Amino acid sequence: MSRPLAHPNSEDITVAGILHALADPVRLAIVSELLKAEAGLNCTQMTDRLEVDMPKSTCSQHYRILRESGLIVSERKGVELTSRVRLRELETRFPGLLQSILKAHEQETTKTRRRGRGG
Amino acid sequence: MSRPLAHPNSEDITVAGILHALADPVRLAIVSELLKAEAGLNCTQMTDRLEVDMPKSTCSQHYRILRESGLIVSERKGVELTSRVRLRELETRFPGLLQSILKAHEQETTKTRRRGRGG
DNA sequence: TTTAATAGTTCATAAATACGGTACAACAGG
DNA sequence: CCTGTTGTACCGTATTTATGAACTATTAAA
Repeated sequence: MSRPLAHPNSEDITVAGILHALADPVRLAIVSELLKAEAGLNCTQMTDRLEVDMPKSTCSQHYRILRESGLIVSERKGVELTSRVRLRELETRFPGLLQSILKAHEQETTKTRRRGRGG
Repeated sequence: MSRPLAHPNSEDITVAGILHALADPVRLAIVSELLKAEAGLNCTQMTDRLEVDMPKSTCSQHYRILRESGLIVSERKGVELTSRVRLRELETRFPGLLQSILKAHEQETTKTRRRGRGG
């Protein structure tokens, strides 16, 4: 698979697709992490960062859903597949959407952390 | 048996829950319609407005998911169950979130309907 | 080239979830 | 009581999701 990774065009990105992709807590966390790492992260790095016991196949599926929803773009770098958020395109297509969702997620995370998840 | 319709407290509303609820096109449309009707709408009215052939049980299920996610509040009025969006609470809990999602939804809907401009 | 190691995808299957039909409950009017 | 209206509960079917095993793709070493 040298490259046929399916990335939708900006115009084909849908709200429902984005919401569905981000409706999963793990995927929401993935996108949140990706935003902190501008260089992008591959599955292995992501699994490590999230500190969850996630099988490779599951991470791959999550990435695929995020990719097909148009949220991330994946690029092969040697053996690895580095992904990052399609920030500019998303902002152009649906201004403020991703920002609001991630902001809300951070709020939520912050509140949760205060009760014993010091990390 | 008047069941005490389960409404989560503001603090228990989650981003993932909201996104999951709104990830369904029908539910997104329902919320969009509810926002236009401040007095609230019951299932029958909603089915009529959306002009979709939706069974009662399906509409009821959609309402339940929206209710349990904290997006709407349902109130008994005789035989009917009128629901409306928990606008203020949602705005307090996750400022701008619902607004952005609905705005994106409107953009998408508008774009789909026409191809350039006009009305 | 072969062999090994690393990173990720695809397949098969089981579990979870959603949709919609049917039966039923709650209320209003008679 | 009965009848009509509105919504819910339950269940069968269909779709979706999670994940281990096997497979592909790339790099390195010999």
